[in-house]
Amino acid sequence: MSDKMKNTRSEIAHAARAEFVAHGYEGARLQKIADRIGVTKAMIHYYFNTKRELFEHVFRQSVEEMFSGLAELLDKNIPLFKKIEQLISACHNKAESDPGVLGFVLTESNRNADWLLPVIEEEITLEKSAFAEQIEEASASYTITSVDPNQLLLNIFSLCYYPSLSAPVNRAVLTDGDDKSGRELTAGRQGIVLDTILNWLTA
Amino acid sequence: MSDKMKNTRSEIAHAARAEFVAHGYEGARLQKIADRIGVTKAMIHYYFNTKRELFEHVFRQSVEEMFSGLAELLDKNIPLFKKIEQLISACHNKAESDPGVLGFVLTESNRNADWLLPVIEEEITLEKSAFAEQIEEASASYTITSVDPNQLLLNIFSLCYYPSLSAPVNRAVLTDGDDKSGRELTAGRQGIVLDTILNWLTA
DNA sequence: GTCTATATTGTGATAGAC
DNA sequence: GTCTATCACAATATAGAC
Repeated sequence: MSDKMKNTRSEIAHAARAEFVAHGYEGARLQKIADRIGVTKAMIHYYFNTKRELFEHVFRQSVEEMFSGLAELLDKNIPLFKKIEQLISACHNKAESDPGVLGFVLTESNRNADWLLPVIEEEITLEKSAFAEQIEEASASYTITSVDPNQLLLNIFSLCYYPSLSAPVNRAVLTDGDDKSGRELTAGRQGIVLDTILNWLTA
Repeated sequence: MSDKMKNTRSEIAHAARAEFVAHGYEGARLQKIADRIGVTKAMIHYYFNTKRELFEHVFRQSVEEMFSGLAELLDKNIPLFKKIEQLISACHNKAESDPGVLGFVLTESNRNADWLLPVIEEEITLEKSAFAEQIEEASASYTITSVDPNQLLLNIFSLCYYPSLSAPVNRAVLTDGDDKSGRELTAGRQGIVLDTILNWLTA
């Protein structure tokens, strides 16, 4: 693959990601993707044959990015509480650094489950045995209460990701559109999530 | 408005809701909405002029439904912990009884904030002063730790709603597509959420 | 590799008969 | 109120020149 080709190809992928995240699979327009980088629609078909193939490429990228680092973190050889803290920090970073991608992956997974869930399973393998073992040990020594590792992860994901998914609605519903209290809501958030999780575990 | 008219109109609205929830505003097709109830596209334009107007009608309905009862619950004259328990129960009911609507409202709010956030503000008013007062009192008497009412609500919404939003992804990522452990994940969920919230408050 | 031109199908919306 | 027929335009995709 030549440099020129690799460049245009990845430029298209990059522009496509923005368009798909903003409008979803059905709402995205190939013309707009082409416009974003100043090429013609024909180029998209040259590099990615169909809209469907282009989308799958973008979706794979997004899923990979959304979970990248988490598998390694779960396997890391550090104390349980430190691991949980880093997990929460990592999730917040993902939600903040690329807002929209999370909602994109979830929405498209719901709307095209038959097509995309197999893609997710291909792309993601969360090895949880080390994490589960740590929980088991901490529970056996009465350092924490006994919990299902999956429920713990689900609690962490929920507390970290939902506020980002619902940010605009929160501003309207919780803070009555007031920007100041809206920022306050996200400012102290990470510490609150950590508190919530740790207090639950050490009840 | 005649009975016949009211019937067809609400039939269209009902079919439109299913189509919009499944495909979003841009992905929804008026032809498919008409097909669902055996009328022609022309009928849709007769009752709801444009696709945009039809969508706004459906979106209003969905927002109303998503938050209906919550405002009253927050104002109810019952003990704080009982209120929290009922809040959690109500949110789980909403997520389970109409899966998809929650994600629909959030996704569309993100993608068309300028248009839809004002609609949400028109439709929803969460009077939180009674709830905030209860928290203040419980905190003053050292029954719970001091928390921001908005953060408490956000924690509850997160823990109740995110698992529903991410259900398909969870099956793929957390339970490796295993249906049995997938059901286990949702089975004990409501109790875990209550535990998480109460242990956080009484740390 | 990149473009222009075009084929084909689908989309929201309107006009007008009944 | 409900339908058929149709318009104007937009969408994905392809063919072929350079």
